[in-house]
Amino acid sequence: MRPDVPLGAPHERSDAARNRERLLNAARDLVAEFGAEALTMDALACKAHVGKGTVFRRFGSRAGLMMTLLSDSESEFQRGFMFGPPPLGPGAAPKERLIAFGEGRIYFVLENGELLKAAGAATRNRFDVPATKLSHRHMEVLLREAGIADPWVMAMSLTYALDPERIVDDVRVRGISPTRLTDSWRELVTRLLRTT
Amino acid sequence: MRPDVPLGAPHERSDAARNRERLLNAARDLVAEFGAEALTMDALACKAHVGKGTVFRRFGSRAGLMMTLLSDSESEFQRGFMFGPPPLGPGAAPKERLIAFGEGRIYFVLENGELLKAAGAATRNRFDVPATKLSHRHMEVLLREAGIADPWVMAMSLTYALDPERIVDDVRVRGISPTRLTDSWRELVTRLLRTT
DNA sequence: ATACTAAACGGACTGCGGTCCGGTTTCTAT
DNA sequence: ATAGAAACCGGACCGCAGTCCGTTTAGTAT
Repeated sequence: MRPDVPLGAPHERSDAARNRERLLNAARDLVAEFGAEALTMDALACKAHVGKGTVFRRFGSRAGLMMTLLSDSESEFQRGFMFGPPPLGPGAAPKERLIAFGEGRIYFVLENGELLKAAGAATRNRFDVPATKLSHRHMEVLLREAGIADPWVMAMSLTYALDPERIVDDVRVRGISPTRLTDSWRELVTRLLRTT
Repeated sequence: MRPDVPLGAPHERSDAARNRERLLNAARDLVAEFGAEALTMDALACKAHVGKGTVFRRFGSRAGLMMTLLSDSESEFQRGFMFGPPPLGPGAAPKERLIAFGEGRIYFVLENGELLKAAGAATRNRFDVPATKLSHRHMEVLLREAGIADPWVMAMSLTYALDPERIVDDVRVRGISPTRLTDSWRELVTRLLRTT
């Protein structure tokens, strides 16, 4: 019984479950219709026929809501670089994996850009978005394998170089093609990790 | 007379000048006392004995105010890399200049961090902060000289790698020493620009 | 001096994210 | 069935950035 409840979690009440369902459906509808940018917490509460307090108890903040909405596609992307086939997944050289990671990330961001921007914008440290932490750790490991002196800090530089806001604005505001972005990423990683 | 009025600018009215002075003084006081983070536009208007509309007509937005507050030290930094002595200024090799630029930027950000974060946070595209545009252009030129294939995009990657929020949080939240940041920046640029 | 006009003024107003707390509902133990 | 408690609910409320518009004021032309 009670699948995937963390263990002794005190059982989610039925009204809570019902409201969570309502909220997620309403949120997906609103995002589909007006875009993530335009989603307000009041409108969501109203559309889901639920009090505003309920929305915030459920998701904590606007950023939390966006992260919840993202979690499916995000976990899929994560599975890709953690368990999937090379060059993205394990089995290829660090350089190749890092290139593939950046390319995948760029396309992922361009598909879920609004959500990601909204998730990052509304939070203090975007670094405590759990998915960001995981990506950072992944890059850190690859950089260490490749002989970078301070892989943690370097991974942070690359994390910010792949910032959703940056990618989305490059493409949508400044008119850079996705191909140029991935090419430049490849150049960056290639030069960074080539052996003397 | 009337120095640095762009040319045929329609003469700033005396009450406008008086209020601008009041606002800047009040803003500096508030930032000094409570930090840039905590400065609200209402509090500023109140302390300067000025209506709220006046604040927004003067500075356009909270970000605009922060940029005004920054402009002095920012122009100084800009002079440094545009006209100052090498390796920051002209005369050194691109790689050296880029290293010096990043180091200078990191220390500049750590001194003016709150203001910079506040300026960037409140604006849509942080890229349309004029100072950011200039820095980007500077890096673009250096990268082109160094033979990078797509200097514009690469400069954008590096711009985000030097993001104020990133630098400030690395040091103040995640406990990374400034030295580690500058060392890692040096490693990044060195590897990026070393010739085959 | 006087009248005119364009600019500047200021504060009430809106919309948003987020908090708070008194009332209600669901589950559990008896 | 019943009582009690914990969890949940909802909407009034707050602080803040930014807008709007009727009023005031500084400069200018006569």
